[in-house]
Amino acid sequence: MNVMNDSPRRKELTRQAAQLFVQEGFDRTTVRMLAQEMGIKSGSLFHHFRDKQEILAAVIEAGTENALSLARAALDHCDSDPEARLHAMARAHLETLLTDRNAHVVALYEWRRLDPEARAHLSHLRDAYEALWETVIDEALAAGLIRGDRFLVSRFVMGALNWTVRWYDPDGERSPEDLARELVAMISRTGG
Amino acid sequence: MNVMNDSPRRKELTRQAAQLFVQEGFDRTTVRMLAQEMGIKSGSLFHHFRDKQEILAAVIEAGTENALSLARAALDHCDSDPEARLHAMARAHLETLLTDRNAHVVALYEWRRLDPEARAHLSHLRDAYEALWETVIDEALAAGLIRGDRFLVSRFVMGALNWTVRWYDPDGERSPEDLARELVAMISRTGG
DNA sequence: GGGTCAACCAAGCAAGCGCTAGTGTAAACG
DNA sequence: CGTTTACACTAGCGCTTGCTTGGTTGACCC
Repeated sequence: MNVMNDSPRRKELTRQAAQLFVQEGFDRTTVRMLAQEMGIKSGSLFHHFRDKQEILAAVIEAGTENALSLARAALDHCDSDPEARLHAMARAHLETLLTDRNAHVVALYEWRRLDPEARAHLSHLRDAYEALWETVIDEALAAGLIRGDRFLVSRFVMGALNWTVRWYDPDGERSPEDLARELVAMISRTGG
Repeated sequence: MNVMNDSPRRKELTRQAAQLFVQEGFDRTTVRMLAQEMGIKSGSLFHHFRDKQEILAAVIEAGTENALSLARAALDHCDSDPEARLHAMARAHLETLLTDRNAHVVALYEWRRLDPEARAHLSHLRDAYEALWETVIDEALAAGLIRGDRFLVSRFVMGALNWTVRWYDPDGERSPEDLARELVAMISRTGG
């Protein structure tokens, strides 16, 4: 058993694990499948991770951190117009989900598989991400761009975005930009 | 092995299986857990179902049929106003999802676990349900209640609704009616 | 050039998995 | 009455699972 550092090797293994977790789901992914994908034997896997749970936690941590930093960057690079900010958040979310998707998808869809301690340790990351959304929603509400209950609106928007994983075809005609524009148009009261 | 009829016994077992599939997920639910929940031994289970896959298929079939018939009933009992119809569909969907939730939740979240033949056999049910949604969305678009691409709008709306399973607390203050009203208000251009 | 250490491997254990085979039993049927 | 049918049981097979153990390799270090 090894120290649970963030060696580059471990980061790479985590990335590969994310891919399999998306394809097969956490439960169906065996340590032997993971090891084969990584080009090592199943026993060697436990040199890098204490157990299978820890692989999941590593994937989810990476995915949420990535989503969080991309969202922050997107907000930094757009002006203070509420509609532009809403659009930037939606686009960043979709691009995370649809291009560099793996880890973030796992974070969304395998969260339940985390054991309680890992969940407690990671929930602050998730909360930070959702807080970012609520800020942007609040601004849009204050500006009259949209209206409604801030809690419900943000949940509905996140739901619409997260569900895209189920039907969106990245090789199709529509870009993340298209989806983001359409979503913002759908819920905002401007234009016409 | 038995004929795969729709005996009342089998219907009841299917209902109990749905409960466990929601709680634990399909993969984590073992035939021994299912049997215990049903009050029989694991071997006896295979008198009613050919294999574990068939239990999943039965649950998903029941869930989708239920959702479909509830949606149809909701549409029958409201007038032809596009907003009323949209609201009725959203409410029916939420009530299916949040009260009689189990089977429908499984249909949504364990669809991937179906083997190809079961999926092919059940997809027409799912298509019928989604077609119902697209009809209502089309009417709302034609009436100018909402605007945008019919495909994207219906996917976004379904996403917002289906995601409620992740955060909604049925014992809380908000009713399915509340959520439906808020969702329709969020995407429609009337009022103000 | 002996010691250290991360990275890997071969082999396998204990537990749990889906599923089967063969049997018992009580009600329903001709 | 004897036969069939529906439903349940016991026992366990063959396999896969997550994980452990003990040992090997090769790069780096003073």
